[in-house]
Amino acid sequence: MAHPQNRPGQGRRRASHSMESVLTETVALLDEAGAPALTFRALAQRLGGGVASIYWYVANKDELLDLATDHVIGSILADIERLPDSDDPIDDLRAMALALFDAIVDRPWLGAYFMRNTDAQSNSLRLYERLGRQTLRLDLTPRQRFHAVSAIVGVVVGSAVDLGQEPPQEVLDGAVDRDQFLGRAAQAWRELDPKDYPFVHEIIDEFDGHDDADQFRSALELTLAGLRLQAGQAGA
Amino acid sequence: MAHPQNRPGQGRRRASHSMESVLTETVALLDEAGAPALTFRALAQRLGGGVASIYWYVANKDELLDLATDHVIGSILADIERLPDSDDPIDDLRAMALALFDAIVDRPWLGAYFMRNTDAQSNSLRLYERLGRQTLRLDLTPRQRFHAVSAIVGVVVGSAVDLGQEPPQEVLDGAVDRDQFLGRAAQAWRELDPKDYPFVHEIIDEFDGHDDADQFRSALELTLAGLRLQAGQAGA
DNA sequence: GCTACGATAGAACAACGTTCGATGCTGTGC
DNA sequence: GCACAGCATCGAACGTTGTTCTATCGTAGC
Repeated sequence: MAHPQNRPGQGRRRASHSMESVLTETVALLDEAGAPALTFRALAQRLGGGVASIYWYVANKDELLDLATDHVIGSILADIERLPDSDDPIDDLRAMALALFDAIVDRPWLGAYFMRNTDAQSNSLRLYERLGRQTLRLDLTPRQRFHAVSAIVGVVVGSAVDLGQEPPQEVLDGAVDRDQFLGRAAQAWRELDPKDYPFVHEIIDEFDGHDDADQFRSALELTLAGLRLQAGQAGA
Repeated sequence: MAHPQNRPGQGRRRASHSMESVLTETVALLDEAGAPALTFRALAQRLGGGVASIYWYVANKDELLDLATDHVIGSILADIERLPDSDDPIDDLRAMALALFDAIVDRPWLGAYFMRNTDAQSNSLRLYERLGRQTLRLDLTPRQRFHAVSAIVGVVVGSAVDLGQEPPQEVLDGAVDRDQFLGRAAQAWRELDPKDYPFVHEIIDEFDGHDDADQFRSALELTLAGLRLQAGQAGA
């Protein structure tokens, strides 16, 4: 697909890319500075080329994001395919979901684009297949299997969206870090009237200094417990 | 907060708005044509005023979206507060989650901005409180309560994100409707090798012509079943 | 009537995605 | 060796967006 082999040296004027390098630099840009930093001009500068050149590889920005997303999902998929099957398909589902979540923690921008377009994202489909295959080992109807995988993906996406929120400017500036920011929100909650907000006060200490991973694991555990019940399995 | 009472008549040149009218028209614009249609120029035209005037009411577009989101969540909250408490807190949680989901089906753009910023979105916090209050009726630790509400909100958001995806251009044009579009994707899946994609083939008929509401209800049911188990309740 | 200020608006700015047209590079047929 | 074709590149320009600047209008209080 991409003919021009990279010959970097010799102080050339014209840059020569490849689909691979475009996607690699796109992901690097997203990793380093988040989604708003991904502009065609910034990407072109990184690639040492012109803006319009990128359009030779992708039709538009949506496609660029789809391909970049699929690119990293490819490596996540490789990790997941490396996981060995255990006796318990639900344990395997948990392990896969956790691997997925960990990858999104490393790349918060993924949350927004994850599983957006299964046409351009063939690795997403492979991942979906891989998750679903575990449900084939459970005693369920096809419809239940379909819904089970949707539910698990939904839990991951639901948590990922939380993580993917662009933090306010003051956090990006480094003036305050994420914990301080959340702590400040917690403080505002504490000042609410306990009569009007009994639940908020009940959980305020849990919210303050909470761990996103714990939160995700708990949500996942509820879904998996429900699934285990549905499959008529007694317990682990 | 907003002094100028609307006196619409008399062929005036200068428009006079109010926070209320700005948010109402913002929501109307979002409802009619989705998030990409919301521009300051389009909004100003609807309001019969100038672009810069909007900046007297909101600091920037993010705040406009936060306030508009909170505005509609206010009416959702009113619906939810109207729901009577039953014997079973989990039944009540289900009813509230379903009401929430229905509202997002009507306004797919909500999914993207839902519960983004609890500072500017005071109704979101009230909604969160309302959900959590049901968990106070269950035998759980504060941490479990916190995670339970997060999980339920996560399921809603996870499903909402699916719904909130801007459909491809051909669907917006009306050339093909959403069912046809999904049916075409299903057809592509059918052509995959069943050896490589056993799960996809297992559930392809379920996917084709599936109902989003069913999908959401199933995911919610798994979480609620897990929660019931955790609370040590025998069953409904 | 004058003034202070709440509220409005047009014009301009910078940044973005995208398109256009021209230009360079490289392998192929003679 | 040379022209040609087409792949790949790039600078400049276009239209649209969020946002800011500055000037202006209208009304409440002296």
